[in-house]
Amino acid sequence: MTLIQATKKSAVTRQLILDAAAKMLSRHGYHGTYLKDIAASINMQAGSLYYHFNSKEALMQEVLNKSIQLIRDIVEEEVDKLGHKPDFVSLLKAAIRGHLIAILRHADYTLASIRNYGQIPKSVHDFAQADRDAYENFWRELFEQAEKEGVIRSGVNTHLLRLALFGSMNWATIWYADSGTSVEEIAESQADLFLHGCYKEERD
Amino acid sequence: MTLIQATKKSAVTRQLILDAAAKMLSRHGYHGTYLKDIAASINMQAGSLYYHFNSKEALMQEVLNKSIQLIRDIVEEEVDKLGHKPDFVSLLKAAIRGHLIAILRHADYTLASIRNYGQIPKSVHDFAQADRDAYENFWRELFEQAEKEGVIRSGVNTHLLRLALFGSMNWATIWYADSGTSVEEIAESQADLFLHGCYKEERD
DNA sequence: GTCTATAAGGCGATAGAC
DNA sequence: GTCTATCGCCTTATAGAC
Repeated sequence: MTLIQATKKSAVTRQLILDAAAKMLSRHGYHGTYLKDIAASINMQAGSLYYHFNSKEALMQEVLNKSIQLIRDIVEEEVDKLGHKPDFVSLLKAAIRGHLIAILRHADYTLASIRNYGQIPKSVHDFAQADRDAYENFWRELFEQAEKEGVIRSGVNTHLLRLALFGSMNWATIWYADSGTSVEEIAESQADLFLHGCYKEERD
Repeated sequence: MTLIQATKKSAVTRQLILDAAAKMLSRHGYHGTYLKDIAASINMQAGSLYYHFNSKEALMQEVLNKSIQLIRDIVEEEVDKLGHKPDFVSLLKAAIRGHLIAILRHADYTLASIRNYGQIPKSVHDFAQADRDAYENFWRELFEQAEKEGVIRSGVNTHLLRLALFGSMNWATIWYADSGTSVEEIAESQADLFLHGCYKEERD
């Protein structure tokens, strides 16, 4: 067996462990996730994990890190499809679609992150904080730009708007699997709601 | 010491334990919450908790149960203030305000419930399922009634609307404490957003 | 009602064989 | 790379003193 093959096998196993850890973490929480169970789900022994990771904390750190990176990559991809200088409505729709695709397609990672945020040792999620801040800034700037362009209704607090939208999107990880609704449908619906609301306006 | 006083003391201690448990549970999750720590936070020993509760599961069950009951009571209170046959906009605003007051004022209980839903032994949260269903029905009927009255914009899926609104509201438990925003302000903002959206419509 | 002491079991982590 | 074996620690829960 060559060195390259050996390295490859190690990398594959690493990913298997990360995926298994994300799944367990999303279902049972940090303290309810046992290395024995992670290992068992991929037919390994608990002790063997230590060949790939230095500690349980280090493993969790990588899961949370991958979680935020998956989201950023997919949102960027969706937004890039729009080309140069997209209008606000197109941009918002693409960003919402990207965020939802990311968190619902990789629900194990997202739920691992959401459910365990603040319940994992501080050092662990501090590690990914810079990435989270950068992603948050993308959304902040999206709405700031829209305000400058004058397409935001007066009286709307874009800070609270962003938090409300994040809540709607992220909450979908909780009910999506049982809903039978498609990601596209949810994205379309949420974009429409946050743009135009649910109320039939009386035009005067 | 009379019997009444003794009973009173027991009831007071029970509440102290429940509050302490909710706080620990919201911060560390079910498996990361240790009876020793709950007890220590109210200057007791772990073994003493068993005078008040039969097991850790029984204690958690009561916390989750109290969580949903707190919300239902406060929402009902806010809605009742409106009197007979309120219009949709007033009703929605009151319900949103009630829900937010409840989950933010009793954030320990709400976060304990949200963060641990699905990560606690099934038997524990099955116990409160009927209460949760009843509360969900209140919101379902609120939007169904609005549709019948014809005040919902055509094309809006009220099922997805309800889930989006729940997401926005419940997510606030995560950022509220650090935000410096008042509950009233958040309620006003979310009601306005879900009714009218953020986009400045071009009227033709 | 609360304490101390302890039983029974499970966890993360390490060492060394293979 | 993965296994087996094991150490030390900490958990829930119980028993009995006070």
